[in-house]
Amino acid sequence: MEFLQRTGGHFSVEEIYRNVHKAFPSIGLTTVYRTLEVLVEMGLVSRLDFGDGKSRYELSSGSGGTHHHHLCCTGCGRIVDYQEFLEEEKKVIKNIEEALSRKHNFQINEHQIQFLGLCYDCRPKEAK
Amino acid sequence: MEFLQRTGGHFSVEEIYRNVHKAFPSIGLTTVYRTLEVLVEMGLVSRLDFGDGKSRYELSSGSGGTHHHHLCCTGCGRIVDYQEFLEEEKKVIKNIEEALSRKHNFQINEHQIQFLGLCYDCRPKEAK
DNA sequence: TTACTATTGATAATTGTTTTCATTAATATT
DNA sequence: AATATTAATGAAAACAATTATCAATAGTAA
Ligand SMILES: [Mn+2]
Ligand SMILES: [Mn+2]
Ligand SMILES: [Zn+2]
Ligand SMILES: [Zn+2]
Repeated sequence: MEFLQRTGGHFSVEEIYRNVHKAFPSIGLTTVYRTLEVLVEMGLVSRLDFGDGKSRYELSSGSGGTHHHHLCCTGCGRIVDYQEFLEEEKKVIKNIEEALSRKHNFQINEHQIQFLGLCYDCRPKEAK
Repeated sequence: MEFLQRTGGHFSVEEIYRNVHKAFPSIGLTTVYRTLEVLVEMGLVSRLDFGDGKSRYELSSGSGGTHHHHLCCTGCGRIVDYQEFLEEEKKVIKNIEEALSRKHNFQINEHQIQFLGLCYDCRPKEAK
């Protein structure tokens, strides 16, 4: 938790392990997996998937993180957090959640929104 | 493609393989992986991730599929497509895309929106 | 026909994650 | 304190989805 709080990033288990292990060399990879699982269950951490084959974790809004969405570069994997348009989004999302909830008899707990594209560096020259 | 068109569902590679292999027993799993990769590149098929550890594929809107978003049950994995509120969503999404694009210098190609929750069957009794 | 190239599928290798299990730490009970 | 009981831990093995390898085959050009 301290590592996620300090860095505020999106990290793979391996990355988290390496970092935590540096400070507490007795801690093993399995414990990192197990602990993350619990933290996600508790709602303190969010598991994310950006399509690179490994889960990533970040501080959830339930534990000091900001509620935000993601902009992902499919070229290099760069992730940009954004929350600027949340106000505008919020209303619509709320509406949709309620309507979907009613219509499909779902209890909606969470949503994930991500925009995929190419960052400036990854764009081909002629598209710049 | 024919299988995805006919069924309109979200299938894992294994599921697609089993089905295609029934009709064309000479086709191997590797070819299914390779072909899906190409189809995704071509924009005819979308790769989705619902967090169950395997990629799923569906017909993309670029090839006859409807543009829609997803409602996912974290209990049983059930997926509901919805598009009812796209009109309302569309405007906001368009705005956000433009603003993000400008601000972060991204070329946005795609977005994914999913709501996570529990379907009626998976909800605990007292929450019904 | 023949030479060359591209595609295929079986198999092996890789990789993120989960399971297993013996060891250790923590807690409860004498 | 001493002992029994239970829970937490990490190393190693097992697992599962995906990717790489490679010999065989199909397709194309000469
Ligand atoms: Mn984030
Ligand atoms: Mn769908
Ligand atoms: Zn990039
Ligand atoms: Zn369900």
